Amino acid sequence: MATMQRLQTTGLELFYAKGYYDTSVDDILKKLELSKGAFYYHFDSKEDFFIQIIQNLLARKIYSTLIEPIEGHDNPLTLITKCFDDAMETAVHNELDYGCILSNFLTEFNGKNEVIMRHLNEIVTVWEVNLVTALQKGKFNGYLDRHVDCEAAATFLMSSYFGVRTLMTSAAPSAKKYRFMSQLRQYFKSIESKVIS
Amino acid sequence: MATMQRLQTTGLELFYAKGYYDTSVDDILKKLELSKGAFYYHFDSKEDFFIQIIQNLLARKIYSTLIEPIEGHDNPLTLITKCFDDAMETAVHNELDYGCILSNFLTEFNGKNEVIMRHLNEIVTVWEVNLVTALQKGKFNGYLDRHVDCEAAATFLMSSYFGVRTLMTSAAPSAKKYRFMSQLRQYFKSIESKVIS
DNA sequence: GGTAAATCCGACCATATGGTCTGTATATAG
DNA sequence: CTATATACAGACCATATGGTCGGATTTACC
Repeated sequence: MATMQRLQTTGLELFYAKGYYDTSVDDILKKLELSKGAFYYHFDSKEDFFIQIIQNLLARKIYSTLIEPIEGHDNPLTLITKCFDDAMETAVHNELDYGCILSNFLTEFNGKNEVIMRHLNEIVTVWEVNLVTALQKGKFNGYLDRHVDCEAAATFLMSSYFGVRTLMTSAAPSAKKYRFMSQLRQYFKSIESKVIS
Repeated sequence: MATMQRLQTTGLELFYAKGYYDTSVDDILKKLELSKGAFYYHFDSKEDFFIQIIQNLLARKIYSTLIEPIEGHDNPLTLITKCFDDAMETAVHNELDYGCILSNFLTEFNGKNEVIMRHLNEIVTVWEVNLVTALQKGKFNGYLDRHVDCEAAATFLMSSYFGVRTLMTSAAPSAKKYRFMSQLRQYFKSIESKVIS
């Protein structure tokens, strides 16, 4: 793999595990047995490096795990349930889970780096838009009750997912997942179509 | 106010705003016009300093905003609704909101500092226990449906609150709050007692 | 093979950080 | 009045960090 790719991949790994500010460029270079010269040949600065990681790796990761799985013409509540379940199951099986990567970075950069925040918020917006669209389509197709506020539901879903991923890192991730999913289904039952088919 | 108190208060402010690792001891001392001598006379290290802040300030803050308001014999769903509403309203009116302070620190220290994580998780546990207790009492008093899994509901509530506070920092906090609260009520309606009184 | 561009090395620099240590002013007690 | 503990000042230190720079090495191309 090309050096630039390796740097970004390892960079994301370490930034996710230790945070941006607590991960030095040297940490990344040491792990890859590369030198300062290699890094600053490919990237202007640590910030530039991270922004490229966001666009090249993080955005795709979020898309493939949280957005793409909910696209389709099936019941969005079913799709979202499976999507969250899968994402959380991956986290459970991960030896060292550090929570939702997007949520973590949002927390870390909030109020500290506006440029990076803009890039992160863009991903959040994409996720939100896709969730709202999926829910609206579901409403149109008769899966959701016609009184459901899709924007509100999307906000609620994003919130709960961000939060549970944070909570899962503390203790008993598997139990947390199970409990969360049971109440998510409870919530979904309350917004699904009331028409007896 | 005594120097030790001022250090802790200002320390928490800055740690909350900029994060623990991105806030230097000098930052705090500069803001208070104090010297290194003053700091290391009162505290053994930066870590010891932070742990004392957790116990003296953070724990009380969480207790007064998230735990104490839900104690009582009224409908816990009503109490929790008002509690979350108040907490989020405070955040909305706060010029610079950085999310839920407890959630932020959990994210920052996860996988990095086990000692601090233990202290933070203790606070989380206290919150969880109180939530579960309040819900169980509510079930006993006929406010909640008797099939409700109170542990699961507590996990769901904590998750959603952590998450929405993170989301609120990104954009349109007031709208996010409104949307979140509407769906929280929706969820609560689905777990409240079905008995027609 | 020669040349030039691309890629990488690693010494070096300015600055920042957590922490130490000596000194000093004030207060309190005998 | 003296002595001792408290409370703070600030110079100092070892280390770490982001970033620079001249040079070496490899690759691509004619």
